[in-house]
Amino acid sequence: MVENFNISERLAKRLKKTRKSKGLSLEATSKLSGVSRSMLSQIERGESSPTVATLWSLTRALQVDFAGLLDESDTGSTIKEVMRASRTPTINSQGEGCRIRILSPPDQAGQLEVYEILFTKNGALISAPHRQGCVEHMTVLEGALSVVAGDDGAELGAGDTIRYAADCRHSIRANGQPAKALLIVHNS
Amino acid sequence: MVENFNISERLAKRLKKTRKSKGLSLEATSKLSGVSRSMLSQIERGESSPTVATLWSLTRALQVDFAGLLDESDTGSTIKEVMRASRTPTINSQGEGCRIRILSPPDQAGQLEVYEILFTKNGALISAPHRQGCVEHMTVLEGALSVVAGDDGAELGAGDTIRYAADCRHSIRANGQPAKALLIVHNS
DNA sequence: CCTAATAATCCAATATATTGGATTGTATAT
DNA sequence: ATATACAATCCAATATATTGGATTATTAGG
Repeated sequence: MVENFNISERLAKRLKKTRKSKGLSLEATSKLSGVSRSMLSQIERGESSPTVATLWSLTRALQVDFAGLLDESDTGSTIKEVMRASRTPTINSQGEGCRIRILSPPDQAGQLEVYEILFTKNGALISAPHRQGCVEHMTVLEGALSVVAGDDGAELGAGDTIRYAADCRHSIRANGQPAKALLIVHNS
Repeated sequence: MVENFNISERLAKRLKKTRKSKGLSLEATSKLSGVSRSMLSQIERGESSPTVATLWSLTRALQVDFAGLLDESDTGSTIKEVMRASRTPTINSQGEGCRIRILSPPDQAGQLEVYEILFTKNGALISAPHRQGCVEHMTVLEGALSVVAGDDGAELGAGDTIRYAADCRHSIRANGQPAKALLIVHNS
């Protein structure tokens, strides 16, 4: 078990690694971000726990985002998980007239979930709001679908992709013909 | 440091909203997180830019992650983007014997990218390391594939899903028969 | 109206994050 | 070895994040 250093330790290593990988000096990074070299040095040595403001500046300068910088992605084996087809769970009609195949490993629930959804002629999938900041990506594989999220709506055909906030009521509906879609839920 | 205003403001609203949505008082949140009520109050009013350490405690207590708290998902229209099938770009053979259809909107590049990959009989997709923390999800739609990431490797059949770190050299290879796969890249 | 009780903000004391300049370290070239 | 140039760390001064306790709302009973 690679143990949980405190958050500052992890951040330190991540920052140093990404800065070096871009071939930047502390000075250069300082000019890019507006954070002093001294501060950068301290942060990279785990002697200071930066403010969100300064961290924000750094993420902008180094072109990384908070998730990547702070998530606890272990350094263990690079392959995190394999889920076999035989164990792929299937949910029948959570709305009406649709079947859902869960393609993502269970330990990713809430982070990044991948579903294949099969709609019957007039099937629909109606969902309550998810967590604040939750976003759904959907690509239509076959047929045609209409999406409603909050007050917005859109009509999609085969091959179309839509991205919408899912922290409000949203629904996906097949119009007149069976349809198949791929749904990716981020931060549910 | 012009952007501090924004980030603190956003954070403030997000925090208050999620705390309220859980029906917690400042006192309760304080006990859960170990951060003083005063601090919480200041943060929620945008008068203080918390330290990563304290922010970390808060995310643990409120069960949200940094991405959700700080990402700039504006409250504008809920539907962020629609990409039509006719505009779906296709890349031919980045490795050898594979075609890639980009299913995600371009403004999401680097955040969440979705690809459909078509392999010929012995086609392969070989990729250089992506950003630190980058993770790829892949589901095999048809055929069989072998994946190598860093020092690990795995064999996958139709319907199987794998998740692996992509901040090191990685490759996907069809063995003996044409294959189709869905690839999701997180934080490239 | 008065209390009691809980929630949020204000305030002074303290800890720590952040800065600019000085110092040390590490190369490369003369 | 000396000099030059740049990169990283150390150090004192300052700004600001964080805390505990006092103060003000706000609500609910009597």
